Amino acid sequence: MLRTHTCGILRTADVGAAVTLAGWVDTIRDHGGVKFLDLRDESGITQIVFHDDDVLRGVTRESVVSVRGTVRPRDAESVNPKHATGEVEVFADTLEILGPARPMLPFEIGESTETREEVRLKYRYLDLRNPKVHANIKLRSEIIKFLRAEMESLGFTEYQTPILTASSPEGARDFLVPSRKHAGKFYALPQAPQQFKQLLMVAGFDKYYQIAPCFRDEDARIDRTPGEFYQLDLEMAFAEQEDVLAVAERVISDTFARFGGGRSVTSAPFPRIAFADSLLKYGTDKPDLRNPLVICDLTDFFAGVDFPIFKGKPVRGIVADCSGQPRAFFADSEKYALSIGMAGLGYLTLAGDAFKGPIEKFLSPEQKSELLALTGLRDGETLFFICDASANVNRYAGEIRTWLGNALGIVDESAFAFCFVVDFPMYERDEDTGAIDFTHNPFSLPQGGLKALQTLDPLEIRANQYDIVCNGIELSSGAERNNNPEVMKAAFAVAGYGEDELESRFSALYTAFSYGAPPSAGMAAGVDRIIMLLANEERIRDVIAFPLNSEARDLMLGAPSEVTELQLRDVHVKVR
RNA sequence: GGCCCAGUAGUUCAGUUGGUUAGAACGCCAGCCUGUCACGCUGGAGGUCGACGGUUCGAGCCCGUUCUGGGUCGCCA
Repeated sequence: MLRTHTCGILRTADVGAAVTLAGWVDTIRDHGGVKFLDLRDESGITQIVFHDDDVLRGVTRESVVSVRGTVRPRDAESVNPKHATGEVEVFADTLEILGPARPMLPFEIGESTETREEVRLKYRYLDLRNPKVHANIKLRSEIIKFLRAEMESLGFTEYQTPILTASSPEGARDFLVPSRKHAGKFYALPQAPQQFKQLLMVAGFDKYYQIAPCFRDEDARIDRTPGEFYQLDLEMAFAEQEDVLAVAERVISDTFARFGGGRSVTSAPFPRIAFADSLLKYGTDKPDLRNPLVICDLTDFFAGVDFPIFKGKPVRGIVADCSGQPRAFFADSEKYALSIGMAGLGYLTLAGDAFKGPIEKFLSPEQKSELLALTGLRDGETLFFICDASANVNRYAGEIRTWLGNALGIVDESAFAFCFVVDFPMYERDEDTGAIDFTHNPFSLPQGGLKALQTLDPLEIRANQYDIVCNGIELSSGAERNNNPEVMKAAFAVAGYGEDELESRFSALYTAFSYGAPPSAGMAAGVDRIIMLLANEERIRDVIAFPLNSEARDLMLGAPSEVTELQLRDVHVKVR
């Protein structure tokens, strides 16, 4: 038998038992006449004692060994409270090396997270021995298991959809797979199972979900893996926005309560924030609600103030309690404003019933009391002014809000703050070409349906489309689907696509919808990001067993790699 | 594709104004040690300073090119 027990399980109740343990050599402490070996596996560490001088000769750290011996109690003063097995040790009879390790490791296992990522990823199997890194991957598995159980308990069924599929003209760059049997033709890896899940709805499957691999050939970010990632993808027939949000609230809050390590979780119902309100109040469509600061609109107010710098431009205000801050705080805030491209950062402080600040002299007494009413500014608080072109003002206000929240230390780091951002615009204007195009998903249902498409300014049309945001990170997005071919035609027409184009680009879906499609709604949540938040990691690669690096390379296996001339000929590909 | 940052021992880093033989810690090797638990002590090995080119009497250090890695903008319906 290779082992009778794992390395984390022996207790005083086992004293006297003859045991065989197997695992990795964590450390060896050689005291001459007595030697200690910490044996490690996934379950923990057990101390092994040797009195024989020769048994450990040639045994290196991180080798895999099997040890036979007897469980002994430890003296009170030699108990090690750091390990669950610390009250006992194994007095060894024999040791067998099952898998020797080279004497020089590329890095210390326990310090692998301090090692540069290039080396970690090249020897990822060693990095993953680090209990901290190991725990993240185990946590990932636990979370995914939990998500599946939640979805099943809500009546959803998991279905697989193809990995080799057709290239889609919309969205991100596709990963292409050349066909051997069809010269010059290519499969694509799915960017998302979007079309398939809607086709499952047409096929009468009522509640679909999938822990779905998605592939997009786009560049990495610290919270975005290049190449591939997983989504908790779901779709419900005969469902509207609120039905999906109810499922999301349930699954997300259960998951974060279960794995959040005691951090507070927004209780359902999560706040619903309209896209336009979010831009105004938080300066972004991904608001971090841990930050209590809120932006207000002072554009109309300053239209009536004889202050040339703000006159006729959009102005935002943020009230923050900066009392007790040193003078350098305000200098730093201005420095930050300049560093992000703002022309400056004005502010007024209310002291008693007097305003202090350079803008004060431009305000009449009536305007001052109007400003108090508008902003809720109270004694001792400071009102910051953000003014810029309309293309920038919200973003700048959002960045100042974030800076103030962090600098004042008023962001609740122990919270998971959720909200739904709803009412996304259906269309946007391309800054370069001036053309109208879909903001997000072309299959979303426009609010107001056909009539809105025919009568409203396209930029005014909103979609029943929604995001889940947690701590300023977009966790998922979803929408009510447009299941009506006539409305679909009209929606594509607004973006300048003719019926022929719709039919050629999304032929299957368009045709399927003409054979009886139920109304449906769904969403897709980023599994890797959920795990990243719950594991309290800043980098998404820390919650993936074998991630590609930021340049989309696999440093361990060497992907992408060159292939043989024969392989290329098989798939009819010629490399330039 | 643009921009920013980094690259010195196996690892993490220091290296002054350009000046003798490039250092430290951990790891590794050898020796000593019967109760440690990140054991301790003594000694030792280990370097194409990412690469190429340039400036200079002299380059780890200055300049140029390039490679690798990290971040970011673009991109991510």
